[in-house]
Amino acid sequence: MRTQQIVLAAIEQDLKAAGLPPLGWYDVLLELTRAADGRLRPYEIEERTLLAQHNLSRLLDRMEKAGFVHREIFSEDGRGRWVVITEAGIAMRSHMWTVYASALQRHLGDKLDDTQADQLSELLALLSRRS
Amino acid sequence: MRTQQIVLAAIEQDLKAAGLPPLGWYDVLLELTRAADGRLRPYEIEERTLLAQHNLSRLLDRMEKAGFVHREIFSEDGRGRWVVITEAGIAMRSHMWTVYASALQRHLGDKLDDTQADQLSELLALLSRRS
DNA sequence: TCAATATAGATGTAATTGCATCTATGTCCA
DNA sequence: TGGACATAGATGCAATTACATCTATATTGA
Repeated sequence: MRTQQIVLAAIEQDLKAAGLPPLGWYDVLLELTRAADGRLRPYEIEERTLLAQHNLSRLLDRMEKAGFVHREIFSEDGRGRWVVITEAGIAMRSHMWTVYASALQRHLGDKLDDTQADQLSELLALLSRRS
Repeated sequence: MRTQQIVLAAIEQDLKAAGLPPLGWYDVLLELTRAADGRLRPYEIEERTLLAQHNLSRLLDRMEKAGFVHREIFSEDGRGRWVVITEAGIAMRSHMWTVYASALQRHLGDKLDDTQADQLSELLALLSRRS
């Protein structure tokens, strides 16, 4: 818990210092760029990012207001929405990645070699497996 | 980040299900019980828990209102305060520990053997070392 | 000594998160 | 069919957190 707090805070700090939005925005933008047509249903983003439904709904409000995504109706289910990444959103993800990648290098990559990183990854996978 | 989120959420959930306060309260109570005379200066708690100063100040407000700590003046430095744990605070920490310990067992202990736990601990120590 | 600066802690205000609930659809089965 | 229940997403409101700043006291150096 402590290590995560330290590392995450350091990474967020680097993003903030570069005048960029927090990591949650990156996570959403990344999932959208990965998706076919750059669009996902809110619940799909929710599953992939572990964001709570109401938090995602409001994060999407902010991101929409900032022009990085927009919502469209989903005609196959009247309850659904599409969340579509915009050109500005694509550009922002790419810009964030330059900063994020160097933060990852500094705060993770420089501290573990490849073997250690693999070990850590495997141990954490054991922990996240649902019991 | 993902694993931490999953495990922490599971532990917090167990505490909440038992009608207990969140982990941050435990951290503060634990530091106070460890300290001589059950008292620390706010900045000492801050260092030990990584809580931001303004967040700790307000957390202490809540804990004081709940009767688990109280603040006293620190006569050697007019700017300072003592934070002192109460009997109710001691009892609450102990009560939380019973739930917390079993949550740790369920969400961590059952998933790693001792060797793996040591490995994880060492890897995380590498990450939290300041570069 | 005193002005400049630093430190401890509190607090006003805004942003975010959590919780409960709401609306609108959709699905299922008697 | 239609009533019961489920699901997708939004939202009102309360609690928490973040940010900036404030007050009070200490320290330091000219």
